[in-house]
Amino acid sequence: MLYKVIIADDHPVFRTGIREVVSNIAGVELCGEAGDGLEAYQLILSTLPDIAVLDLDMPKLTGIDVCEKVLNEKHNTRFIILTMHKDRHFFDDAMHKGAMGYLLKDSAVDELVSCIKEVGSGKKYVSPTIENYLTEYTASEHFPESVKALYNTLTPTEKIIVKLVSQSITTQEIADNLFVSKNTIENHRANIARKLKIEGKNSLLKFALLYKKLL
Amino acid sequence: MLYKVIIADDHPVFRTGIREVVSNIAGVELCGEAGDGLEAYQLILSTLPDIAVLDLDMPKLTGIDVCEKVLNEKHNTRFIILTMHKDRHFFDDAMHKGAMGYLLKDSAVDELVSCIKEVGSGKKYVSPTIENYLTEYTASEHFPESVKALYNTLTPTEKIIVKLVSQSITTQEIADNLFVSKNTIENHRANIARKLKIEGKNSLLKFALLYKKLL
DNA sequence: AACAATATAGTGGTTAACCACTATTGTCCT
DNA sequence: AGGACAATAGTGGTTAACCACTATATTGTT
Repeated sequence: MLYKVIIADDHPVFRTGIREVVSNIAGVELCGEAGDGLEAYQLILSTLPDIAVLDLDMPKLTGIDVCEKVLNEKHNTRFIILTMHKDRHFFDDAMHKGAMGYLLKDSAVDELVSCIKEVGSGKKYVSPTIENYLTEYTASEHFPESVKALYNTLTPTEKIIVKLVSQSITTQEIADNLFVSKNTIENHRANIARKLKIEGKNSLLKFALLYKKLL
Repeated sequence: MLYKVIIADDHPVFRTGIREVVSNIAGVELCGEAGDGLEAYQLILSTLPDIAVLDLDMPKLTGIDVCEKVLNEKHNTRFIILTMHKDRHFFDDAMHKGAMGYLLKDSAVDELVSCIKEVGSGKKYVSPTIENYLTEYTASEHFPESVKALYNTLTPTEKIIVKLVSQSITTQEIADNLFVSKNTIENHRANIARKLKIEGKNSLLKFALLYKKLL
């Protein structure tokens, strides 16, 4: 059994490290690399790997975003999330969105190898050291409950779009990257605006920038 | 000329990446690795390398601590500090303590190579992208010096306009409120954009929202 | 007197976002 | 089988922001 694996991390040197480790595992074929979340998403669609090893914090889309979106589309790729966050919130979020592996970035090389093998054979794998580091989730600061409630009525696709808007990515670019029509994204934007009860030019951009850190 | 280099990082996978990059540079001999600051210090004393590539955040001693301590003892090793910190304070501290190279962890592989070559030949090397990252980091909390300098080249009228833009007031509304023509405000906006070195649709809005609290 | 900076105002054009619709497909739930 | 929802895609139109110019009056400085 040969597993197709792709990796994604926005830190080139760290990605070199992952590449070195992954490509030396027997039974694994490294079939692609990405430097941000959108690239990773496209790479997964085009190569349909068995396993995707994704950094959590990447530009444009997080590893968890990518995981969620791909699994939503009923693909069979299994996800391993790498992160330096010792925050329980991220761990819970990743597992809830369907990740099969969760590793801290200071994990040993052997752990990454074990994780890929375990996840490859269909099992879940969580860094043994993670329990020690899990701390209370203290994040969601200035997200007013009312706004939060509205935001949570958005569908996964709509949330992705808000996120991309917050990174100054235009409707056309979003459309290109998600392989859908510009009209579709405009439709989503209109639905989002309606749900969030906002109106006027750039109102979605303003919302997205305002709550950027909390999305 | 063959440079002896040691590397130190507490993240095994990242260290694998550094090892891969460093050991493939012609004229460089990788002669040791360490996983924390104390190990790095001992390794430097025992191998007396030409260059030490040190992570800033390591257990026991930081990369800067090691740099300071070794240089205090009049050794000839030159130091390159790797970090994910986008905070000017760390950069200033490292340079003050005698580091010859300073690289962000999301630098390209080529940058690490250039850095080692430059530092090897006695020059200093600072990541060209570091200014951008300093700007990005300080966005929410502080007013980066570089941006502040640009902002202060604006005339009083221009500053007023930036402020009004940050409050979601349109060009037409600003014109009405200041009893001047819409064209005048558009002209001011163009001048502001030029002075702040920004371009593209909504870029002024984005700038204004980003620095809203500090204007 | 010459110059630079500032504020004013204009023309003419491009583009991205938004608005208001309609419409089809597929899934999930009852 | 029917209904709700989600995602897809389209047409046609409006508007705000931006871009690239030119131009004039005022003020302050060298």
